[in-house]
Amino acid sequence: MNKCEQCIVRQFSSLKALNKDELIRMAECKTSYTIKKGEPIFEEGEVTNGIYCIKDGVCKLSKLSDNGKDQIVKLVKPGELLGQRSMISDEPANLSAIALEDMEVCFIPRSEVMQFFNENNQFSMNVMKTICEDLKGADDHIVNMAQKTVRQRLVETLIYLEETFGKNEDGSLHIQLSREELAGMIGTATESCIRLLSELNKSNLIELNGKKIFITDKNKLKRFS
Amino acid sequence: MNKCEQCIVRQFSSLKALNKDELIRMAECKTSYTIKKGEPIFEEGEVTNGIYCIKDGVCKLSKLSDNGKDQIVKLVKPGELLGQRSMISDEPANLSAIALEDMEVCFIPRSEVMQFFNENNQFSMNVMKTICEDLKGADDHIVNMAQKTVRQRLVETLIYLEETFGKNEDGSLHIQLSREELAGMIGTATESCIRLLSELNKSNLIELNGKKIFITDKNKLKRFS
DNA sequence: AAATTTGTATGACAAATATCATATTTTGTT
DNA sequence: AACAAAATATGATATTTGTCATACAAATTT
Repeated sequence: MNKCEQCIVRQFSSLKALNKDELIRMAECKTSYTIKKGEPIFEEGEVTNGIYCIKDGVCKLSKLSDNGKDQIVKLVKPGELLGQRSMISDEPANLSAIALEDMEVCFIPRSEVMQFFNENNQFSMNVMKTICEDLKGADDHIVNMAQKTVRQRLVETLIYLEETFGKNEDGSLHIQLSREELAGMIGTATESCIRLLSELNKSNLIELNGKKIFITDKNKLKRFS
Repeated sequence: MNKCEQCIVRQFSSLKALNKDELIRMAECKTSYTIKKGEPIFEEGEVTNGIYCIKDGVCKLSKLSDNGKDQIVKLVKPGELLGQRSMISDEPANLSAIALEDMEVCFIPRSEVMQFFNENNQFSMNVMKTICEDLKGADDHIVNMAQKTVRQRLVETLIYLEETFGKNEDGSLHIQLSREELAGMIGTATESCIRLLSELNKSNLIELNGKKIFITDKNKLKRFS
């Protein structure tokens, strides 16, 4: 069993507030999982009964809409926690969490987290601030979805992907989404997404090579939207 | 100075967890305001330094988008608190709060609320659960904005308005929004909103009489979307 | 009461986006 | 390597939505 004390990603989450004793307790009750690309960590409506700490890999939080399409609400990266809202609301998950890459995650049971939550004020404050950030982000997201064109949303999403998840050595976006997933982030039809990518490609703002996307001219791209 | 103890709307908010002593302390430091229809309680970017308890009247939470249009993110009714997220994040307001009717609100300074927050566990838990509800609502809102048509959003908004804020004696929606505001809720151009309302009117699903909107056949309206 | 401003309504048109069809490419499987 | 399945790409077209112009109505001011 790995020690939570020595886990680097913990430092980036609310868990950084836990003391040595608490970390040892956590290490004893946690379960580590490996999740393959495409597999769910949990799904919409599922009772999670605990939180997940993302050690490695990125996942999407999405929700199935009435029209049968999956809308991606947020991407989550290593160091973040999943399931905090459900834990506090004591409700099933509102969103599905699906791995976009092979992942390593640790599950910490609700009972244990709630104990930290009640006895460690800094920890609960951290959790709360994270949820508040999420709420602010979601409100801004609503405004963008409601007021921006598909092209603007696509351009901004591409820039977000580069700035948040970085580039490979060859300069391509590190996070590889299928066209369908990218469409699911910006809230449009897959064909529209493909078409706009082609257009940006032809305008020499991005370059497409198979699944790889290169942002050729970020400044021009920003201005374009 | 009115006593918070005797205030009914307090019972509907997180403040219901406060004990008698705390309520007396709150009554001493609160400030009561009257806000006229159309006036702001606070605006985007403003440092609020406390929370507002809505005693009477409804307000909109909105954000100005880059395209110059105001997107309404949420409506807030009596019994709810405003500014909780800003208080916890210790950040300026992310949204503007503008009165849709004449309002009565009480302002409670940040210092006081944070004291309740730290010493009264039930209160802080209530605040957190409210923020979690808001986050869930916002996530769902994102999916609707991204995946539903303007017509669907309009229909669902009309039904939401009736079910949340009720009807007048004559059967019209109690909350009166201008066409521009309604367009700002569903995220569309004012003209498009007006046109779709006319269409619903011609299809005998709703009835328009000046600013008044009557939902004639709610079930058919639901199915229509 | 007349005049001005503001909000609502509608037509005409343009632009954006979705849908359906089909081709091409990539990926995975046998 | 050959095949099947899935993903990507593109054309044609329909539909939705936005924009601009203008008319009309209601509220407000003078």
